[in-house]
Amino acid sequence: MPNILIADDHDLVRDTIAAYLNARDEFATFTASDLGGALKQMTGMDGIDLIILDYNMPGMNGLKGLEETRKAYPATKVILMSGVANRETANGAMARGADGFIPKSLTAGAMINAINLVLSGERYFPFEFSDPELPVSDKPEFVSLTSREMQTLEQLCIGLTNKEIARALGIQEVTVKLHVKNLLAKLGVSNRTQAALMAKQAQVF
Amino acid sequence: MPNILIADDHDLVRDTIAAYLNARDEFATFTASDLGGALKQMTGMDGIDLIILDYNMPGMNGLKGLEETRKAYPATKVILMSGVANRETANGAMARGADGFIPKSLTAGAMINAINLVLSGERYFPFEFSDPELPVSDKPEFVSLTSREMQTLEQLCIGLTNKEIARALGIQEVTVKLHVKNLLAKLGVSNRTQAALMAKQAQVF
DNA sequence: AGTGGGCCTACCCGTTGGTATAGTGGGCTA
DNA sequence: TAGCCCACTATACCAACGGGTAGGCCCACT
Repeated sequence: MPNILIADDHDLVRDTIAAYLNARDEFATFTASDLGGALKQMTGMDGIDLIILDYNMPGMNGLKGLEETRKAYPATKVILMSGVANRETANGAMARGADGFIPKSLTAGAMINAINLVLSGERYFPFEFSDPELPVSDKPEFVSLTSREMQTLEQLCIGLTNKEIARALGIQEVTVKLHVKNLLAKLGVSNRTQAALMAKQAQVF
Repeated sequence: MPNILIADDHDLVRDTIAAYLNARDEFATFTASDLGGALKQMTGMDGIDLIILDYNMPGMNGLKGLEETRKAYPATKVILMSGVANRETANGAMARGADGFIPKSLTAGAMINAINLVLSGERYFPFEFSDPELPVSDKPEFVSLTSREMQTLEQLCIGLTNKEIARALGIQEVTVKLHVKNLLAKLGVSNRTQAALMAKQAQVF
């Protein structure tokens, strides 16, 4: 039976989560109200399989607390939990080695599954936090591009000059300039850098 | 008890997964060996909660089969499964409305958790398929940049011209040119577009 | 006191980028 | 067949960019 340590300074949140997990008879739970207390509790016993850290909690100061925890107990799975979850912190947490991220908007059932997933060795990351939606490639701005303009844009996205694009496409530089001018207008931007950035952003290439 | 339909043309894979799920007494499973068979089976009964589609299977041709399935049964959760899983197909599947993606490299336990997660309304996407690692921001090329060069690069990444950057930073355009020239050299690129692309790629901003 | 690095400015140079105008030819459709 | 859109080419102009050289200022380090 996996041991789970829940660290959150909000008594209500912490205790209800603990109670909910306990009720399932699958987990043994322990609690702490700040990072210091959580780490101290872990020294006493070495059987903690998973620790759930609240992002806003004394001792955490940002993601530093997460890093500390990971360094001190590399074998223990760590899930970061946050109510004010924005994409940056979620990504940052995963980048710093968290095994999972659970926003407080998650349903209780989904949380259980996320926990099980992490305990089984996978990492859990809510899909809606994965970078924007991808299928924006066919936004109106892009569908209006002709095939040649698309090819030009593609080369633009590698940072090529007009001359290089001309060579790559086997046409004259003046023609490339034409295509570039037209695609800039269609995309509503004022220079090639913005066009490249926009195309990358929209995941066109 | 959720009804799960497993569609895979490999008999061994399909049947073992079905057996594994059945053994847990949490799910009722049904099977099909191609997309046509799966869709036909769903017309007969309307209680399928989740369908697991193999990516390489007669009738699927790419992600078209996924789209068909979603259109025909919008209420049914769909998980795409693939052994030859590359990032593109995984992303493409999610972009086309799949509720989950499971590579065959997943352990059986993790698969169960993924299925439960999807059934509880969340979407499951293996973290290792999320775009690269983010914390590459402190690559050697970038740490060597001075603070002013960093600020210049930041403006560059919005697609501003030298003149606009000068206004934004409150310095002369000539000075901006200097910073740009230096940061291009340090980043090892030959124009501003490449610099912006590289910075975006490395998630510096 | 001297040295070096970061920052700012200046002037000059050649190249590249962006815009305008104009003309050719191919393909598609009314 | 006339009209339209697209691709391509051409000439020309001005703005923006990339690179070089050189000088002054400030601050930290030796």
